[in-house]
Amino acid sequence: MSDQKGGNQPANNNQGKKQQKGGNLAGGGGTPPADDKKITSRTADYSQWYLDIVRRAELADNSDVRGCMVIKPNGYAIWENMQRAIDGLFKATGHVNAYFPLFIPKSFFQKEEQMAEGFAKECAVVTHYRLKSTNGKIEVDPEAKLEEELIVRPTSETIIWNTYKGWIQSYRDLPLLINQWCNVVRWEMRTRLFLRTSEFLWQEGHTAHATQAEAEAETLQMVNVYRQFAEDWMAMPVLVGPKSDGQKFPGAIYTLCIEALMQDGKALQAGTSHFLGQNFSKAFDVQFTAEDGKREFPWATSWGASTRLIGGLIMTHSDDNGLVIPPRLAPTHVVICPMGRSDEERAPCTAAAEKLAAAIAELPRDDFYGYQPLRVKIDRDTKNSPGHRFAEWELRGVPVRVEIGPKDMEKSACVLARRDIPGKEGKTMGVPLDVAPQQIDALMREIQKNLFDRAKKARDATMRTANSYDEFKQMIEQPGFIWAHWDGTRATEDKIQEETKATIRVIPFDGPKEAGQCMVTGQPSEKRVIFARAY
RNA sequence: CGGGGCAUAGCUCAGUCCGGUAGAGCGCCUGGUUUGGGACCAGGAAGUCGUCGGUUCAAAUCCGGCUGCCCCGACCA
Repeated sequence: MSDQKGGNQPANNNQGKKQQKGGNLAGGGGTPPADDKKITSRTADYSQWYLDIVRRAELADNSDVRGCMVIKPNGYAIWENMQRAIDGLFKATGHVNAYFPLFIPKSFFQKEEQMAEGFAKECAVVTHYRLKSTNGKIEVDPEAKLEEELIVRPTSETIIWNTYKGWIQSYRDLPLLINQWCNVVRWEMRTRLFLRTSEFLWQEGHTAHATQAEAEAETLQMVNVYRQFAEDWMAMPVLVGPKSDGQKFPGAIYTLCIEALMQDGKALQAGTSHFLGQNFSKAFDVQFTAEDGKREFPWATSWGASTRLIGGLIMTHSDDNGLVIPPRLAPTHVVICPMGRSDEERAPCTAAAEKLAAAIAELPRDDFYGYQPLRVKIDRDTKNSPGHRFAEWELRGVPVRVEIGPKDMEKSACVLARRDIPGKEGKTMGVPLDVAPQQIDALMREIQKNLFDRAKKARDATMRTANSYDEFKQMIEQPGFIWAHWDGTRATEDKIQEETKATIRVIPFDGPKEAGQCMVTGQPSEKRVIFARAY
């Protein structure tokens, strides 16, 4: 569909009152981009580059609430596309959505000890339920103290297992395969837009099974769902496998994860799937009667992925010209820019743009597009120069831009520009208008694949093998993933983290089976694990 | 929670040392000229200088309290 509102153009719409100062310019000390039309380059300052993209592509703002972000329409549209894809994968594996309360009574929290400990330091707590106005000043009414404090959910295992107690009586009630889309709060000391905020959006799946084997199969299945989403939609290669005990979820027997590598060589945990054993069913005394009539505790899993994925998306593909979004997640697939020096020159270009937009919307809807029509916009800006408009659409990461100017009209042709190859190098001139829709369709698939291949190549190029701790210490100063032997103990992991700031990111399933000795203690090790510095 | 920095127009900042009519660039609005890689001219709108108090004839500026935000560190999806 072409956009309804004419004259719509990539302009800043900074409304609102006082945004906090110095947000993207590193407080007082930072250096603003030399040319404020351009964003900071990745080599100059990677985290400033990231902030510039988030701000200039209008994905999100810092809000006036500490640690919390405002996700703007451009950013939220990406999240909606992510949700649609992930939710589809959940449904295809038999899961259903439900919703559980935001507030969790403190006593629930206490029931599972490890989890309570794991999250204790970052919980928001509701203590009162009323305000009162004294001399025009609003204050908490001390009379309205809650008998039992409520925790704002950092994750929902406790409230959900408390609920499951009422839902599970018989083996016939199992498996219970439930997911919820919601917000959670983890009171973070330091936040970064999308990557770590005090409140974030996510989904959390919570399943209950009659047997351990079934629950473990579910845990594995769901991490593979995340892998599929990361690779096929986000075009983001990931390593898959268990976390070390030191890195697992509090309350889990083990945690499986997908682990991605960002362009700056830091790792990002992008999704986790936990095998919870009977920890929660026992904590909440959930039992069912098995086929043989015996009372048993069900086996649990939980799994989650959050708006952090948007940060991962940005840091996997984007470049110094701005955001790059893989076609399958792009809020806008194609933008068509009619040009011309005068209304007379422009009119036929605009008409051709409209016709092309309609033709693109008629392309077959297949799985690649989630069975939706392609999302097409017409840029009717007449005020800004073409160069300005092109740069602005590149900044926003639209995968394909079509340019139609007077010279093209003479040949009934257009120019296709692909975002994964920025600037003039990514342009194909003289594409006949009547075959443009098919070419655009092909280009979408090619861009999607190219982004994945490119990201995988970049990641693989960082992968190294360390054979001694000294070697490791040197290697870790360079970005990327490092394979190394580790004795499997928490103590060694902690020591390595303390001395090098690197953590065990994942013990990949498909890593080479190669016995050796721990690089620190010399104890035997079955296989190498992946170390990196992480977000 | 420690260490540092900052708070003046929508954004980025100057002005603060040395008190005296509130500034610039970008953006925005209007008109005109433009338009194939971030155009130009002219005009215009826009700020209780974070907040409370003190000093002073006079405070963005000096002094004190408070608040908020950013960066670095510890902690973390």
